[in-house]
Amino acid sequence: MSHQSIAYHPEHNHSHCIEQALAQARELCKARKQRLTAIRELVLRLIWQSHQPLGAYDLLPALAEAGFNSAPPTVYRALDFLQTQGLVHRIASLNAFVGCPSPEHAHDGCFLICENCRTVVELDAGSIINQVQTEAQALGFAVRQQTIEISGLCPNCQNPGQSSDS
Amino acid sequence: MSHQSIAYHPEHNHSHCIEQALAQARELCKARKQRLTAIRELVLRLIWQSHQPLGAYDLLPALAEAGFNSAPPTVYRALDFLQTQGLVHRIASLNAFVGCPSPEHAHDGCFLICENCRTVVELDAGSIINQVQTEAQALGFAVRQQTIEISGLCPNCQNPGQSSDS
DNA sequence: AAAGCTGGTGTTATAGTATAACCATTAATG
DNA sequence: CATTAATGGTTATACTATAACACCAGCTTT
Repeated sequence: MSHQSIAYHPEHNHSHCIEQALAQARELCKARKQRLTAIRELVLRLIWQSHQPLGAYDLLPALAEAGFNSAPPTVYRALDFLQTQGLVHRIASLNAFVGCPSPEHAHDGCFLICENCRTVVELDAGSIINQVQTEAQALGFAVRQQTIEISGLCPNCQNPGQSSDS
Repeated sequence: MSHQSIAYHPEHNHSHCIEQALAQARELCKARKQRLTAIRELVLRLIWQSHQPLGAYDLLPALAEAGFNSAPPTVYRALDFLQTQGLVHRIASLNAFVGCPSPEHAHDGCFLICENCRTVVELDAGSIINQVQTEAQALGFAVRQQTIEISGLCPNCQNPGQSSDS
């Protein structure tokens, strides 16, 4: 992972970020013989507009503008598909959705959520997940899914007088 | 923590569990000069009826039976109070609430959620939280709150043909 | 080509979760 | 007792998510 790929980094190139995500999504769906339809690709593109998670209802106006119907089931279906393919994650504590930077292997994310600028970064959570596994196993609990969402302040928002993204 | 205090344990004595939770709540509120009113105590008692989290709307009928009004704001106010006092936790992935076994010190819980019997156990999560802190600090992120919710199967529900609590 | 199947989408309605806003009442304080 | 703060009642509404059924396009099977 390069420094630029981290959303906090001043040199983060988001247009590269989003185009790469879309290209990878197209590749993955092709390889898996899944259909990345126009609606699904649009929803994915909208979610990748930023590293701030979007709610399902935030997506509806843009779908309407693009000429699709804009009833909730449409966007939830697209989101279900994208989640199943690992292309987006749902953030339970926000009821919102964010693009996944590594959709090629199925995994639960571990997220850092900035309370000021709302930017979300997905951690490589190997050691945390191992720790959870260890503690769960000590109680005989079989882990199937992990929801790990950390709220706080990102490096950029810890300096007072800094511009906010809200 | 004794073995019996773990909800999975065959000798878990829940009537002891709930009475202790209520007694501790009364003590804590008294010490903090906070008012554990009838509604608040009833909501706490209802939540402690089991180790399965309850949704806010699950509580309304019981409030009505007890002669209180049963509109949503009533129960959400009680839940807000109980959360502020550390007496209950909200499980974001379930939109539900569970009693906290150690309300005397403020903390975020780390929960094991059984997908079969829906029993939730709160871990002593020191080492997990440390691990999270370490990873967050490496990115310059200042942690304020942690949401850690693990879904899977509890020991009792991993044996097929076993009775379910649903 | 006709019939039948599948997956994706359109559409309407409704379920489920949470809060805003305003008013009445009760409890704590001086 | 008067004042103030905290609590609760009430109505309405916002926000999040899904059920259920209809339609259609593309495909397979005959």
